[in-house]
Amino acid sequence: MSVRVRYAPSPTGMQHIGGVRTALFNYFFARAQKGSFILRVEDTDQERSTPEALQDLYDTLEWLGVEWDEGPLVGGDYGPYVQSQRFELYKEYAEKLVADGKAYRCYCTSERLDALREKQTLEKSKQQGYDRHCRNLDEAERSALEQQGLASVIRLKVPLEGKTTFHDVLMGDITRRNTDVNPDPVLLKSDGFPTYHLANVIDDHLMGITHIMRAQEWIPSGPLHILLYEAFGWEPPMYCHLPMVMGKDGQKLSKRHGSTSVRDFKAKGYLPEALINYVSMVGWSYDGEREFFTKDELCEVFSLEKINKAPGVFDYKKLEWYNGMYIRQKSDGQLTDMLIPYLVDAGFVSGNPSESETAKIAALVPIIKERLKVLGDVVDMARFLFAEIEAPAVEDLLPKKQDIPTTLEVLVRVLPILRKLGSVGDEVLEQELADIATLLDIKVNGVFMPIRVAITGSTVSPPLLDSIRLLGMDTAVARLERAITILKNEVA
RNA sequence: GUCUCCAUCGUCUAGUGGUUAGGACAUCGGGUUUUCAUCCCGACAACGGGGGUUCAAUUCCCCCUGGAGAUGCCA
Repeated sequence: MSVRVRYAPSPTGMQHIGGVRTALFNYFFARAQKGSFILRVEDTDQERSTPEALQDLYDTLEWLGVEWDEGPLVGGDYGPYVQSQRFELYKEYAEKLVADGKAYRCYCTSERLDALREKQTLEKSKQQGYDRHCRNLDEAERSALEQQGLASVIRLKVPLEGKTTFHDVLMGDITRRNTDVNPDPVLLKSDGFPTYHLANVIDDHLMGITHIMRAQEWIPSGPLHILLYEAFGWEPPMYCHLPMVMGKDGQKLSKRHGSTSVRDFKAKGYLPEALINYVSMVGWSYDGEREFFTKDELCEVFSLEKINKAPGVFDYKKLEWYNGMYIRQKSDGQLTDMLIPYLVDAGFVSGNPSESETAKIAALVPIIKERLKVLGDVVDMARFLFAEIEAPAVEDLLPKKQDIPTTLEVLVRVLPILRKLGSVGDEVLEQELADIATLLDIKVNGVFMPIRVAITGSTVSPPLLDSIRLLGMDTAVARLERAITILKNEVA
């Protein structure tokens, strides 16, 4: 039988690292097994589901290059793939369970349930959760409540004794006493929508899902799902619970750990290749040595056995490292195209860059390429080229252990030399600049640094002569003269 | 509280009943270099604790501890 797996997110927020990791593992597994990868939208929470979140799901998967074989937008033989469009289906199956005596109607109000829960926590009651109040209503009581027109939900009759076991590919057998399973969870809500448990089981069965790969946070509801399969008389699929992705503090990764939405990573200038590669190495590894994989390679070599059981901490630093590596793999032309939007955003170039602007950026790319961790870094690195810089402070112009008069003399001597830029080779200029250092008995850095600060406004910049060339001689000279004036005022 | 899962350097991980416990990121040194970055070289750094089983346990079993997750008309 061919493998069928699914990624089934609920569109209640932006796609985040954890979700994407689950999507990726399902996708890789499907491809490696020559099976099908199905996308299903679990929008049964009418309160929290939003069109924006749904769009973000599509955008994210598209950006990552993850294509689904069946699902919304592409269709398939088991549709519809959006749960809100399967509304009637769940109702029928829930009713069937009631008719079979496997489930029952519950008329308890949320007020009563809230009070109950509060009381239980307060009393530290051994019994936590629903008290099965409506489970044993007799016909008379039931019809009386119906007469009142009370809204009802449908709850599963969880067996009062026995144990339920499910098998996990990674974890082995996991067993829970039925008394420890949720006491009669809601299957069908009062608005007629199914809960996750119901919809998930029905759809996985109807869609012929063979393997369920989902985060470990679902382990506790594994037995409950088995109970549901049993109630319907269906064969459960294989389970494979994926280790969770944690923040630095060891807690489930969330917004307070920084950006977690894929959309944020994209905006900052992370490459999909890097994100895919890094995220895949959290909770999975090939052999512990090899660490660079393209998406296609992962589609080849991915296997369940290599998945780790322990949760992993998301390391932003390592992602950055991967990203830098992938940036450096790009050709200058590709990188130029990728960088332009950031410069446009910063207001450095026009929305539709002119030929000269594009040429300037193209010349900039090779000298900043190996300095970029994320594409967005280009903004700070290129600022001196596209924007006015503040007049540098005196102390910034002075290299370590170098006084004002010396530095002033350096800059004065430098000016005529730099004017020759372009008419003589860079090596010649570099030699002449170094000669100044020898002459004044200072370090070479004592010559280069003040020029750098005068021209770029920073002690950190791309190589000096390249920077000046890009800036243009007029601006460079003006900035140098301004620095000279600043120093002169100090001496006077 | 109860239930379930997990446990190798700071982090991601490889690994085996007998290994100098390997790699990567990070960190720290050094080299290249006009700064930064890249690149190269090097260093630091781990089997949570206690019992077993065994000639031998990081590896197999049990307990403890620690961490996480679940306990909703959210998924």
